[in-house]
Parts: sequence; C-alpha cells; structure tokens
Amino acid sequence: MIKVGEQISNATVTRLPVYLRHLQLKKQAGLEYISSVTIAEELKLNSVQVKKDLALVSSTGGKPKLGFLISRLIADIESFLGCDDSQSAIIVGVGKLGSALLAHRGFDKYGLKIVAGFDVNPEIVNKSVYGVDIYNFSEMTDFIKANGVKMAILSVKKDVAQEVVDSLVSAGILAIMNFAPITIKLPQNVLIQNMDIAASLAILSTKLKAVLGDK
Amino acid sequence: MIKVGEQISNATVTRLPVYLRHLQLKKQAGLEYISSVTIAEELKLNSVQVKKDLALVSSTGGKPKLGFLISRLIADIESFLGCDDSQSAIIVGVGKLGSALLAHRGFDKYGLKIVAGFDVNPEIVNKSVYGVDIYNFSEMTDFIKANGVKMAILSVKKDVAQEVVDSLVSAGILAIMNFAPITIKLPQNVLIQNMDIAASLAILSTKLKAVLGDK
DNA sequence: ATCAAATAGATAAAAAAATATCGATATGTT
DNA sequence: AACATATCGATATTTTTTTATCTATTTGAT
Repeated sequence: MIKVGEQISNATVTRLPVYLRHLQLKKQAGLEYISSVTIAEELKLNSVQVKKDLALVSSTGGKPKLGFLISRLIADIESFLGCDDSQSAIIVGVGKLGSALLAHRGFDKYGLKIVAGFDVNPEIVNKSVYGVDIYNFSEMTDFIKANGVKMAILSVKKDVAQEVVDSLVSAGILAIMNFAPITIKLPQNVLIQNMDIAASLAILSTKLKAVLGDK
Repeated sequence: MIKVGEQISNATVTRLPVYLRHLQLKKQAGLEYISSVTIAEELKLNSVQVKKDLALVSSTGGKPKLGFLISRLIADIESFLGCDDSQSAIIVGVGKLGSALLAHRGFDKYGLKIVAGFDVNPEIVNKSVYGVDIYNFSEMTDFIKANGVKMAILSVKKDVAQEVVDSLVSAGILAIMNFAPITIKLPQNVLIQNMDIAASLAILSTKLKAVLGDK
C-alpha cells in the first residue's frame, strides 16, 4: 500500500486540509472508523473522488464494511502535508493585515512556523507581534540566507510588492504567498500563491450573479 | 460578437481579474493595443487559453495584426465582473482580520461595497471602521432583510462561525466568503468561497516540498 | 459456518480544461 | 496595388479531473 512517485494533483492537495479538519472533528466526537461515502456525503463531494484522494495518501487503506481508521488517516494526511517536520516561513509587511495573520495562529496545526517578521515601521521593529519577532526590513536578506528559509508571506503595500519579491527571490525564497493585488513577476522556479481578497470577492459576486441570472 | 448563454468556466472567471490588472497597467503605460500572445507571455499563460478567455467577455473581438483595444477590453471585463453595478456586501466579525480587510479598501475597484459590519464587541459597535459603520450583531438579520444584501464576508472566530452562517442564510444571504478554518454546512443554493489562510500556506508548503523533492 | 450488506479499490467512461493546429483577415510595408 | 506577416478565431487534440460502474473482500448477523 506504499505509493511511489504517484503524482498528486493540485486539486487533491487542496482538498486534503478539508478532509483533515473533518476527520479531526469526527475523532473528537469519538468516532473510530469512517467510510469514504460518509465523508463524501458530509462534505458534499463525490465518493469516488474522496476514495481516490484518500488512496493517494493513506498508508494502510480502508477496510471493507468499516471504512478508514480515522486516527491513522489523520496521521497520513498530516504526514503528507508535512505537519510534522515544521516548515519555517517569514512574513514581510506587518501592518494591519500582516499582524492579523499573525494573530490567527492557525499555522501551527500544519507544522508551519512563522520564524520572523520584517517591516520598516520603527514602532514595531525589534518588538514581538503575537510571539513573532519583527526585524527591520534591511535585515531580511541576511536572515533568509542565515536560516535557510524558503517560504514567505507577503503582506506589504502593492507599490513595493515587486521590489520586495525581488529581494526575497535573490535571497533564496522559493515559495511566496502574495496578498498584494498585483501580478508578481517571478522566475519559473519560484512558486506563488495569490490571495487577492478583493478579486476573490469579485469572483464570488460574479458567480452569484450568474446563479441569480439563470433563474 | 455578442455572446448569449455562453457558459463561462470557473477557471476563466478566476483569471479575469488577473487580465484586468494587467491591462490597466498596460493602459497606464500608454499602450493602446495588446495581443493575446503578449498577454500570455507576460502572465505566463497559454495563448490559446487567453484568446478563449477574452473571446468570452470581449464585445468587439480583437483585430488581426493589432490585437485587442485595451480600453475596450478593460471595459468589457469590468462589465462582466460587474464593476459597474455596485454589489453590496456586509462583513461579520470586525476583529483583527475583519478590520484589516476593511482597511484594504480594494473592493471599490470591482464595484463591491461593504455596506455594514457586525460584531458583538461594544468597543466598536456603533462606530465606524475605515468608513464602514459597525452595528451590533443582533441587528444583522433585520439589516440584511431590509437592504436585500446577498453577500457576506465571514471573519468571526471558528467557534461561532457555523451559527453565524445559519443566521446569515436564514436572513437571505446567498454568497459567503469564509475566513474561518472550518467546513461550513450550507444549503445547496448558497455559494461559499473558503479562504483558509493557514491551509493555503500548507498547500503551498506541500507543493514546495514536492518541487524540492523531485530534484 | 453461512450469508447478506457495506465498503474499498480497480477499471471504465464522461466531462472539463488546457493546449495545439490551421485557415481567414486586417495591417503595414514594399 | 500586391504581399508578407502577425493576429484572431475556429476546430481538433490532448490532458486532466471528475464521475460511474463493477468486483472482491471483510465484517457482523443469523
């Protein structure tokens, strides 16, 4: 039941945290086993899709008539998502949004650690924001190199976003979560996840209008 | 060149804001026409994909040898995304994250207006946060009904998220942008856009590990 | 021990999305 | 005025993703 070199699709990876949350809930409720059909029904997904997704990360598979052992499945998904081997990231721009992100503190669950923040605002530099030490922006490059950090959360103003990204990339950052509403220019080998909140709401609004219009 | 009843895919709608931003940039730079191939190269997309996307929203099409008239294309995309007919939304939960979202103010560009906020914290109730009036949570249902609001941004703590959603839905909300890291139970006809930031970062982290591992 | 039922897991089909190919056409140049 | 070229837009192909169908198996009940 060991998977070798299986290609896990983007779509599947996106669903894994959803499964994980759901399974943790079930475990808390005292449940021991759960079937793919049940998961599918409760999350409003197709059951074959759930089976396939789980088959890709499950180390033992499920048992007929019982389903999957929840605790095992949780461990498998967590392991796949790397919740165990603590990946570190920095956050650049600790203004309103940046500090709100730090306040959230949901990263731990996925084994993600925000190891430092960077900003230019003297009021927060050299202070700690929700347990994260904030340094001056000028120290960023050295920090990244010294600590081998590969991931960055970008929550700076859009005017400076591109130049900050250039610094990040040249310092060795390989994955960026971008909250600035601009299209970042990047080398091919750097990953980016765009989180343009206004655009997302606009997309939702468009979908809503489509639904309303069709009736 | 008028499209009737064309079904525009989710993926296309997601790319439209990206095109829009890029075109606005080009317009600012003084450019008048742009070809789909150029757009594709600059945004690192496939040119056929760009052509198809644009064909779905473009009212006039492009001209051979010249490409698309940028100003026209901007107008078309804005029109499609509804940037003109001001859609209103409320925000529920005006804590750290909620007020950070309000501070951003990028919604206007897409014709989205946050018409009110709701919270239980007496320190902000009946005050204005970045120009948005905040009311007590108890007034929410009446407000939604009275104003016919259909969209809500949910930035409350996860413990209360489900019950708030139930109130929203029963008051008539049809689309929810959810920042709480839980899977919300919803009637089929209500749209949801999940914005679990920690999960998104975990997904990015997983992708990064996949890339690094393959080498 | 036998059997019915529920489930995983595999295989197949369908749908959706992305990409490639090609002909038509307007443009600017010679 | 003729022509080469860049581009659109249509069609076709490929790939990816989702969904359906079927078989084998384990469990719990009889």
